Amino acid sequence: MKIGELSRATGTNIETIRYYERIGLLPAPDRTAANYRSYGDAHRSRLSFVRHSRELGFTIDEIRSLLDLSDDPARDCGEADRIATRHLEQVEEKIAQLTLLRDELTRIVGRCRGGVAADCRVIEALGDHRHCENAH
Amino acid sequence: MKIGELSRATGTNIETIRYYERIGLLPAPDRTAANYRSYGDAHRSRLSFVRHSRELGFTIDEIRSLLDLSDDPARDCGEADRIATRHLEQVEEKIAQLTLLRDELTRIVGRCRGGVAADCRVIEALGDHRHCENAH
DNA sequence: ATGCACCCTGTAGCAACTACAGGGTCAAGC
DNA sequence: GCTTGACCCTGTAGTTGCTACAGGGTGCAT
Repeated sequence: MKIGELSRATGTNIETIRYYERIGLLPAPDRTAANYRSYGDAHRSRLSFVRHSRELGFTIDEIRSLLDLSDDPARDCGEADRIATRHLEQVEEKIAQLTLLRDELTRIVGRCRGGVAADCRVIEALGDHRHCENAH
Repeated sequence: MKIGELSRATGTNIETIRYYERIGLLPAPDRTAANYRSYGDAHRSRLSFVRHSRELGFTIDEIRSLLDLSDDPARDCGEADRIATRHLEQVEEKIAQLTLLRDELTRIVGRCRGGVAADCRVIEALGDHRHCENAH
């Protein structure tokens, strides 16, 4: 499989694939006589793993750990669980933060009744944190 | 006010203040004889505006527009409202995305029952998108 | 032999900071 | 008067996870 095919097969940008190779997330594949990268199924499933994990918001470093783990089938699964659990907690925290943010923005946006900037409640609210009801 | 005082007064990193000046978000202040930056109240409230807007998730470019607007009190307030409304929509979309993500992660994390990596449901789920119930 | 799609390397850019290195300034205390 | 420490200065490079070229080579069809 050439890089373009792998790209289509996994929905990954070609430049991204080369980037993953450069940072050591994907192993360097064999090359053809013309120096083209030549991938097999193992590469494809590894890349799918990476893409899927990225879609779920794991960082490259977390994915590196998860890949190490899956490369060594004898290791304890607890580490994968810890990584995923920690990530889940971060996502939950982010949701909570964004929810506060949304409420604050809703309050700010709702105050606009048109007019000129000098009287703008939106700009006023942005300038003065004391109008807020949440910490952020 | 020297930069350290401004930093404490607004809860902004000193390097960040200089960065904002460099990118033209804050006007360059006067200098003392020793070439130290010397700030006044106008600087402080402008920086507060910027920080508060950043906390609410506005991009630097959006903040630039909002500042332009507040610098020109005769202008129409509608633009500020549009920027804030669009941002609110983005936040809402982000929350929706993260919520799907959280559900997926919860499902994945819940499958771990210990054991070795070879049998790890977490790693399996990360490798195979078909286990997912949502688009992401 | 000429076009076109594809591949290669290497470098630079994005956002919004953050972190130095290497130097100058100023007030307090000995 | 001299040192110590806190503060300030500039300039550059690093962070994350890509993305976008520039400038060149390869492979196949017409």
